[in-house]
Amino acid sequence: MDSVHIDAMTDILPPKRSTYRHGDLRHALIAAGTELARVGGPDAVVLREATRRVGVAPNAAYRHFADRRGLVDAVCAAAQSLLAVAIEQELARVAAAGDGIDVARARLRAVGTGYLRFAQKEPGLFRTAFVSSDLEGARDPARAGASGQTPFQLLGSVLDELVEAGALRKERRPAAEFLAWSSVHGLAVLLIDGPLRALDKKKRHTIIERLLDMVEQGL
Amino acid sequence: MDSVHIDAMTDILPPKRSTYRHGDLRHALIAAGTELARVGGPDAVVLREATRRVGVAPNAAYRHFADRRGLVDAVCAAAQSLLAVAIEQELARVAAAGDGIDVARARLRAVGTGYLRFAQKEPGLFRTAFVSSDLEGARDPARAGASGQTPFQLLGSVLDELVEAGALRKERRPAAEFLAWSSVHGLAVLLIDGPLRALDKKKRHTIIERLLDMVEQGL
DNA sequence: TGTACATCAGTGAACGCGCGTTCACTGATGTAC
DNA sequence: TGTACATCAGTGAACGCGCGTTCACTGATGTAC
Repeated sequence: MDSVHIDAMTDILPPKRSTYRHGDLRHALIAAGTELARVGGPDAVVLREATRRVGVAPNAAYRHFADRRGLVDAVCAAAQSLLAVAIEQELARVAAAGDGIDVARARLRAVGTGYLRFAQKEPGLFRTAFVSSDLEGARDPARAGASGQTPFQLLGSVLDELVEAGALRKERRPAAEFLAWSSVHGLAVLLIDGPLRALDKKKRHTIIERLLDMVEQGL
Repeated sequence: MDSVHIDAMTDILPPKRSTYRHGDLRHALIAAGTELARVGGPDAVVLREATRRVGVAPNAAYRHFADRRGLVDAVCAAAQSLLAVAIEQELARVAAAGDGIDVARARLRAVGTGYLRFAQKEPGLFRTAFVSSDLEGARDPARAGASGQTPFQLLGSVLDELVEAGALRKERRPAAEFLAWSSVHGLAVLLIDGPLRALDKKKRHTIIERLLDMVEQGL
């Protein structure tokens, strides 16, 4: 085998460790698992494949996770964190100035937009984010974005702002997150796996806007 | 082994065939697969297990389905058909008399109620109904209920009635099914797998009604 | 009505597969003296 | 600063598992004459 092939192989073979200990195997496995989830969803998070990619024996994973489920849960948390970041990015685009009501409404839309943007851009991760079902996730920092809030907490905060701004009547606040979340989540599923998959970008945008209108109206 | 045990075994062992040919293996396999899906969702539709339950060699299935995926698709169609029946049952409870607008609105709610009732009562089948993603399913009779309409067609029909009755402006009709469907589907998912799983019957009912209100308002 | 024959639904045995997981181990690292 | 030692992260080999699928077959059934 000549040096060209050896060089080419360095792209394929896992990186050689200089030390016996890996150093941060837990996070490396989560990163590898996240990459698997990105491409193939939760079922693609295969323990042996993750260890292979990290360049470690399969059973080494058991030093850091109780079993495969433990790894998948950690990847799920990571996916939720990425979802939170996507929402935060969309929120950051909303100008803070202007009428309080307008700002609050724009921020609610931003949450929905970020959620749907993430679902379409990273369907594998999006599906993985829901395998451990408590999206609320007890404010687990592993499930939070840069702001320290989980996706569910971000939605709740924005709804609170809506009440403060006077755009949502107080008695309508309870459980409002579930109504908004249901609509946006359902649309995400239809866009990813369902009959809306085939729609082009423009049509998708139209239907997303109409759904967000409906939620704003209906809440 | 005494006769008591032999009798008990007749419940466990697959029914003995008197004839060499099964007679209707295809439907028997779909029925067995549907039962598996009911208990464990789409992943539980295991080809070998279905043949075991029917009392047939594993490879016999290949006379009727190209591969496992073919069986799962057929079970998916059956699940959609059952969903359609659940919606039809709910529609049948709506009194046809009274104001046209009220009836049309009640029928839209009935579609949502039937959909959510089925999702909660048969979560495994509900999830299986969405593995082949085109719920519209080209009016495939295998996916239809007693009325000959698929779940998606039933929703469309009711929205048409809403327009006729004057409860929905014509220009809002296009794509309205996707908005309504998104909301109800999303709520179904949250109720089955998500954080709303823990809610008791009364609270579920409240939130379902509020969501249907929101859709009615927002459309 | 009886016989020969083609069809094709179901059989029996076997396969390779990659998975998750367990076992007894090794040897680099950090700590106590 | 040097040495002995405990710790425990990662190794290497092996396991049982049930799955989907393929092969060459058998024999009941319906049809043509």
